[in-house]
Amino acid sequence: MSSDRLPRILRPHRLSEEVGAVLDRRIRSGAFAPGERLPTEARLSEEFAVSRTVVREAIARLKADGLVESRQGAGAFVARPLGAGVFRMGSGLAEAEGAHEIFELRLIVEVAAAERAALRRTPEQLEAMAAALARMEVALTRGEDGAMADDDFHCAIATASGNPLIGRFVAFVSQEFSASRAPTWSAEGVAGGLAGAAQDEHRAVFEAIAAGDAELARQAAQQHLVSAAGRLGVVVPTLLAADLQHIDKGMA
Amino acid sequence: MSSDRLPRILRPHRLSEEVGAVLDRRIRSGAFAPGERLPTEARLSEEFAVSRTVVREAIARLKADGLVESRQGAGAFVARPLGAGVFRMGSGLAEAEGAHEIFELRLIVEVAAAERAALRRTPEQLEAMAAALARMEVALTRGEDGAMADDDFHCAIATASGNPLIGRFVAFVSQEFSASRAPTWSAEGVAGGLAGAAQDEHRAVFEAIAAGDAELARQAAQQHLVSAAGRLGVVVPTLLAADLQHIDKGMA
DNA sequence: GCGGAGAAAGTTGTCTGACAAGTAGACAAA
DNA sequence: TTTGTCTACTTGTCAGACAACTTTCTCCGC
Repeated sequence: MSSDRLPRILRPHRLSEEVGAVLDRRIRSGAFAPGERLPTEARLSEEFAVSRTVVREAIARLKADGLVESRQGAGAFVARPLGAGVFRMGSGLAEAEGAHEIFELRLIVEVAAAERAALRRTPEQLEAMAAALARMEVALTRGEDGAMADDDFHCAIATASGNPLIGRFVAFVSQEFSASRAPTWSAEGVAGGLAGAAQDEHRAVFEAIAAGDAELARQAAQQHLVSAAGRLGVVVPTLLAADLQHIDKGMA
Repeated sequence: MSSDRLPRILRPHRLSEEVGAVLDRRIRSGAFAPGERLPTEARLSEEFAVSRTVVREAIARLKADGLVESRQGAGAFVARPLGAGVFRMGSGLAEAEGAHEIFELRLIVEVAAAERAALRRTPEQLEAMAAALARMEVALTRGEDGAMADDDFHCAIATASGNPLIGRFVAFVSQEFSASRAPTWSAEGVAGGLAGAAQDEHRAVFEAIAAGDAELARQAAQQHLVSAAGRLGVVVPTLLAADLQHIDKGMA
C-alpha cells in the first residue's frame, strides 16, 4: 500500500481525466488493437455524454503518452508500437507497483551509477558530491532537514556516472521517494540516529567514488540503499542468492 | 517577449504541439519557476495568436507530463517537483541522448533482470523464455525475421525478474531499439552469421537462468548486450575499470 | 467492364462565444 | 483583529461553426 501524498484526498472532478483513463485502459487492455482506428470524437463525446472539447483533451493526453496518433481527416489510431513514448511509475492504471519494487529498480540503477561514477567522475562532479555531503553534515549537526541535500547527493552521483540518461532517470525515480525521505531527516529520525547512520553510509560511498574504487563504490551504494529502504520500512531483496530466495518466499 | 519562433517540424503543422513545445522549453529552462503561476489561458492565446482551445490542449499535454498542475478558478502552476510524473527518452527537447547512452541504461537494467530471473523465475516464465528462444531458432533456420521473438525473449527475462516495474521498463527501453534490431535479423544479418551469434548468446543466457545461476546469468546477459550493441555499431562501455576509462577517453 | 477524375461525405484541427464552477483579494461589518 | 460577503478573475465545460484533409463513392469517358 503506497503512502499517498498530501493532496490525494480531494480529487477535483475532471471529466477529461476520467475519459482519458477509460480510453487508456481500453487501449492497454487490448480492446482497441494497435493500428486500429478509435471511434470518432463525435461518437466518443456521445458515448461519454460529454462535449467534444473534453474528448479532445483526453485524447491529447493519450497522444502525449504516445498511445495514440491522429491524422487530420482520417481519424485517431492506436499507436503501432504500443505503450511507447513515456515511462511512468503508476502505470496509469492501478498503483500496482509497491514501494519495494520501485526501490529495487532504484537500487539497480543507482548502484550502477555509483560504480560508474567511481571511474568517470570529473573533479567538478566530485566537488558537487562533496558539497552535498557537507550540507548534510551541517544539517545533521544542527538538527535541520537535510532531505534536499540528500537528494542532491544521489543526483550528483548519478550525474557523475557520465551518462546523462542515468542522471535523469535517478532524478526521476528518486522523486517518487522525495516524500518518503522525511522519516530519516525528521526530528525523530535525526535524534534517533537514523540520519547519522545514513550519513555514515553516504561518506562511505563518497570515499569509494573519490578513490576511484568501482567495486567498493558498488558495495557501499548497495549497502546504503538497502539500509535506506530499511529505514523506510521497505524490504528490498538483495542480490545474494540465499537471501533472495529466502526473502521471496517470505514475501510470497 | 522571447521570440522563440517555432521550429518547422516535418510533421503536419499542429499548433497545439508547437505551443506546448515552447511552454515546455520555458518551464524546463527555468523561465517559469516551480510553483509559479503561468500566464492565463487568455493571455497565452493572445501571445501566441491562437485560440484558447489550442492553448488548453497544449497545457493538457504539460499536465499529462506532470510539468503543470491547474486549479479551477486559480490558474495553472508549474509543478513543485519539476519534471515529475513521466520519464521519456528524448527528454522532449533535442535528442541529446546518444544510442550508447540508452544502451548502457538498458544493459544495466537487463543484466540485473537476468540476474534476478535466475533466482526467481517460475516454471511458467522459464517456459515463456524457452518458447521465444525456439521461435528465434525457427526463424534462424528458415532465414526469417526473428526480431519480434528476440524482443519477446528479452521481455520474458525481465518479467521473470519478479518485479513488474523492471518488466515494464525493459519493454519501454527495448522499444527504442525495435527499429535497430533490424540489422541483426535482416537477410544480410542472418546470412552473415549475426543472428546466429546472437542466438548462441541467447542460449547461454537462457541456460544460466534455467540453472538458477545468477552470476552466470549476469555475465551471459552482459556479454550478449555488449555484443548486440556491437552488431548495431554502438560502443557500450563495459564495467571493467581499465576498459571504461579508455573508452571514455576515446569518446571524449 | 474498367480506370480515373471529381464530387461528396466524414473526420480532425481550429476558432468563437458563452456559461458554470471555483478561487483570491478587497471591503464592509462585528 | 476577525469574519462574512462580494466582486473580479480563471479554469472547466459546452455548443456551434468553419477550415483542412482523407476516404469513399459516383459518374464519365473509353
